Amino acid sequence: MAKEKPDLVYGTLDMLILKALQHDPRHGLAIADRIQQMSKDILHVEQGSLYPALYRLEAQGWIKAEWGVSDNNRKARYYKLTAAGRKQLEAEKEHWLRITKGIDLVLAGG
Amino acid sequence: MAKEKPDLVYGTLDMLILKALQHDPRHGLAIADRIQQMSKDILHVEQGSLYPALYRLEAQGWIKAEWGVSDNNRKARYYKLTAAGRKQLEAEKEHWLRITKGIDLVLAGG
DNA sequence: TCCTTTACCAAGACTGTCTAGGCTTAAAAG
DNA sequence: CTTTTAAGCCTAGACAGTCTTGGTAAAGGA
Repeated sequence: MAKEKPDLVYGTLDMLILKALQHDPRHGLAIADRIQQMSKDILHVEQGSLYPALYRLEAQGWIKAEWGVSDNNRKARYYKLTAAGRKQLEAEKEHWLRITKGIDLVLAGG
Repeated sequence: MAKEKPDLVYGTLDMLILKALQHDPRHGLAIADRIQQMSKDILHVEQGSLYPALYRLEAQGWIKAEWGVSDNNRKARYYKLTAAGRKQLEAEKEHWLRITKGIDLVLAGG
C-alpha cells in the first residue's frame, strides 16, 4: 500500500492553532478538536504534532498558558492568544495567501 | 532578525515540478525557472531542493530523464512526464485542493 | 588565458510532523 | 469497591523535504 499523504500541510499548524484560539482560550485537545471541526473533518491534528507546536508558540510569546479545569472536570492547560500572537496570525495568513496564490497560478498555468 | 518563511510550501514541490513538465520536457534549471515564472515570481525553487526532488520523482517512475543539449549549447538532463506521472499530478492536485479547502475553512471560521 | 554563466550534483543541517509509547486522574462499569 | 475506560498532558525518536553551502565541468566572451 502506498503511504497516505498527511491531513495537514507542513508549516500551517501554527497558524491553525492561533486561529483556533482567536476568540476564546482553549486547552490542547480542545484546540485539535476545534481545528478538525472547523475544517469539516478535512484536517486532523495528532497529539504528537500538537504539543510540540504549543511549546513553540508559547516560547515565541504568541500564546500564554495557564492550568485550569476542563468541562469534564479534568486538569487541563488553557492557552490564550497574546497581542503578539494576533499579529503573528495576521502575518501567517498573509504569507499563506501569497504562497497559495503562487501555487494556484502554477496549477492554473496552460 | 526574524527568519523568513520559505518561498515554498513543504510537500508541494513534486506537484509543481510535474505541472511544469505537463506539456514539454525540460531540463532541471528550466523547470525551476518555469515554476518561478508561472507563479509570477512568488515561488522560488532552490537547486538544493530541485535536484533531490527530481530524483524522487524519477525513482517513483513519474518522470523519465535523458541527456540532451540546452538552448545555450550545454549538456543538460531533460525530464519528461510519464503516464504514471500524469496520474500522480492529478492525485496531488486533488489532495492539495482538499487540504487547502480545509485550511481555508478554518481561516474563514468566525 | 581568465572570468562569468549555465548546468548538474552532494553532504549535512534544520524544521515540523508522525508514530508509539507513557503518566495521571475522573468517571463509568462491573 | 474494584476495574476499566476515557480525558488530558507529555516525550523520544524516526522521518521527510527543504535549505545552505560547497563543488565540478564546459561554453563563450573579454
